[in-house]
Formats: sequence, structure tokens, C-alpha cells
Amino acid sequence: MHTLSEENYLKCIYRLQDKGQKITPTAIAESLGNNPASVVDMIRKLTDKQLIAYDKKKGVDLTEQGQKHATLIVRRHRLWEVFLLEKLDYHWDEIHDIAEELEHIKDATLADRLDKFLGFPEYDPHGDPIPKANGKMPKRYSTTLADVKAGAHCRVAAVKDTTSAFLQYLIKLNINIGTKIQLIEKIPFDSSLVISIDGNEHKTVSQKFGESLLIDM
Amino acid sequence: MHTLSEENYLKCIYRLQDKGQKITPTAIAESLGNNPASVVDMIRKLTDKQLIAYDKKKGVDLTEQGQKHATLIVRRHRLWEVFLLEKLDYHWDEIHDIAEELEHIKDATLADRLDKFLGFPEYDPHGDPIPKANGKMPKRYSTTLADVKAGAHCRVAAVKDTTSAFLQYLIKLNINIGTKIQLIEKIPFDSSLVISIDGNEHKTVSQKFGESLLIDM
DNA sequence: AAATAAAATTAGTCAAGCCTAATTTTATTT
DNA sequence: AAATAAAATTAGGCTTGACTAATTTTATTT
Repeated sequence: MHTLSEENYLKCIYRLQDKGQKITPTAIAESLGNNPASVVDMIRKLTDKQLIAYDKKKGVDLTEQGQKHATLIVRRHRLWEVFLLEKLDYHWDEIHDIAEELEHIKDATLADRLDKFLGFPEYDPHGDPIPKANGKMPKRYSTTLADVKAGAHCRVAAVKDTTSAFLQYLIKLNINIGTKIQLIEKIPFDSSLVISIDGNEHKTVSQKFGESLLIDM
Repeated sequence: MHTLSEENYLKCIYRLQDKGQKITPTAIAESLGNNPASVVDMIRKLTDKQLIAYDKKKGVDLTEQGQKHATLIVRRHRLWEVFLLEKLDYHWDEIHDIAEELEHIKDATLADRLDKFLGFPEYDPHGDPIPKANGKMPKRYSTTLADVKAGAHCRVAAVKDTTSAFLQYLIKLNINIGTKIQLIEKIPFDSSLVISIDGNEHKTVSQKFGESLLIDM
């Protein structure tokens, strides 16, 4: 079986895939808060275990086996998040770190039993799709609030950023998965967004904020 | 916070307390399957952290702090066992090892939330009492099936042996916590027990079996 | 009490997974 | 293309928690 650290690297690489950029040792190091030298060590280890392939030109890539493993870690993470929120009444911003630990519990049937117990949820509390037992993934949202045109009405589908700082800001703004937002205007100067949350008074948020909210139209 | 290894030592020492014997490095080593030399290292570490006190004459003893910490690990272990059995439909004999991992998840409120979610259970699926949040412990059963007189009716309250072999035997016999058993007769030759499970046909079990079942009358 | 056996301890080693510092390779500017 | 900057890599070290082997202490026999 794989160690905690190996699993964290796999998950990290899996996440970095979404960005569509070349996955470099430096990128992994930054994402994990580790030193690039340590990353190089682990790249060697994971390559030996045939979980990743590393090519200086192409960067790091998950092998089929690595991809499968990473997907299952993400599956476990997201299922536990649903559990923590729905069953144990945690708040949105508290569940990530705990799920980060729970996802590493090793048991062949645990994830599937949890899945069943939770009623086979499609999305986790952040709106991210939960991979199925076979590794298939429901479609993920890709449009962010920063992408839509002024005047557009949309619905919060997921969050791209799951840091506590962002989630607490959302709570403060009373924004949840499903909340309706209208983009009133984009400020040309710095791309700030003027929005109306659930039809309420206008508020201004940053471009960074807009890029962190995935939406449905 | 304490490491996985430290917690396992604490839990081990906690368990050894029940035997009423002096807790020696060798005893800990045997119980954990470690080398005595490693145990000596950890004893030093836990002593430095004031979780245990070690006296060559008296052996290892948990400090108040260590006792509290160990109790909370046991609490988490037993609560997770209830969860796995009741909510995820695991069998009696499958839950121990998974709970062994889950018990180390670090979050200040997790155990209490789980406790609430499970309806504040008093006993775990093996019949062991679940320590309360404050560290208090419900009374444990002490009478075994081997202790009662022929003719007596009793109820299975807990199991003293949690090995898979024993639990699977119980499953085969259709015995659970709460199952009613009547002791029909004791065979003087080898102290075998003739019993009736839930009023069904007589079956014979060994003395060892009888001593492993804790009962209520 | 001396001899022997067992337990405890010390000393030194090892792998995992991280680190820093130095070096080499690759990419970007000028 | 040369100079510079950035990224990748190597070399060597550290800590945790294990180990083995050797030694010392304690307990048990004779």
C-alpha cells in the first residue's frame, strides 16, 4: 500500500492536472508547501512505483494506475466532506482539513459503504463532483463568475477555492451552493465585479473572488 | 499534538492497566510487537512529555494527562466502531482494524459530534463501555456465561474476546449483544456448556467460549 | 552467595520524508 | 549569442521511530 505522503503527492498532482499546465517539480512544491528538492525525491519514488511518469519536457503525468488511485482518494475526500457536513453538522469551512485525514483510511469497502449510507451524492459540499466507485466523474462546472457578461443571472454551482478564508467570506456574504447571483457590472480598471446576491443590494467583489466561484446559468 | 505512534503506545499502556500487573517495557513490546529497545526510547519520550511516569520498581504508569488522553483515544475507537457497525453495516469482526485508524483523526469536536449523531451510545459493538466526553466510564460487565448456574437465563452484554475467530463463531451461532441464552447444563468432565440460544435447540460450547461471553441476568 | 537467566538499557544503524546549500540544466533577456 | 535568471537536481543532513547487537542491571536458581 501507499504511504500518507505518497497519497498526498498523487492527490496534489491530480489537482494540478485541472490547470492544464505542465506539472513541474516547482509547481508541486509550491502546492504542497514543500521544498523542490523533496519533490524530486518523491517523483523518483512514485516513478519507480509506476504511479507517475516524469519527462523533463512534458512534466509529471499520472499513469493509468496513478490516476485511478488519485481519483479514489478524491472520492473518499469528497464523500467524507458530505458526511461531516450533513451528518455531523460541521460548517462548510471546517470540513476540508478533517476530510484530508479521513481520506487516507484504508479499507477496501469503506468508501462504497459510506457512499451508500449518504445516498450516493453527486457533488460534495463545495460543489465538486464525487468520482464514482469505477472512477467515472460527473461533469464539473467550468464557468466562473468572472467569465459571464454584465447583466447575466447565474447560480453558484461550486467553489474553486476551498480555503477557509474564502469560505468564511462566502458565509459572511451569505453565499451558498445554489445561491442566485446577478453580475451587475465589471469595473474595467481592475476587473472588480459588482454583484447582487439573491436580488439584494449591490456589492463589489474582486476579480480573484469572481474566478473562485463556479457557476451555472 | 501527539503522533500516531505515541497514541498507540498510550492506548497500549491503557489496555495493559486492566491486567493489574506491573507494566514493563517487555510487556509493552510484546503487546505492540515492537522491540524492547524501541519501547525504552518511547518511554523516554512519553516521560518527557509528561504523559507517563516510569519507575523501575513500579513500571510504567499513565499520568493524569496521559490517562485522559488514552481514554479519549479509546472513546474515539469505540464510537467509530458503533458507526461502522450501525451505519455502514460492517460486521462485528471487521470493524476493529478500521476503527484503529479512525481513532487517530484529530479534531477537537469530532468525537462529540459523532457521539451525538449515534445517539450517545453507552457500549460499543463488543459491549465495551464508551468513555464519556469528560473521561467517565460506564460500568463494565464482569459475569461470564461460564459463571452462571445451570438453568439460569441471561442476556449477552459484551464479548471479552474480540478476535475475528471468536466473533465469526458468534455470527455462526447467531449470537449478538442482547441475545438471550439459557444455560442448560455444565458438563462436569471438561466444563463444556450446553446452552439454548433464543430458546432454540441445545448446543454445546466450550468453557473457553463461556468465559469469553460477558452477560447480564 | 554465586551462577545463571531474564529484562532493561545503551550504542549504533536504517528508511522515510523532509530540509539547506551548492551545482547543473534550461529558459529568458539583452 | 552571451548574460542572466529561474528551475531542476545532487549532495549531505536532520528527525522520527523502528531495528540489532552489546552491555548492564535485576531477578531467579542452585
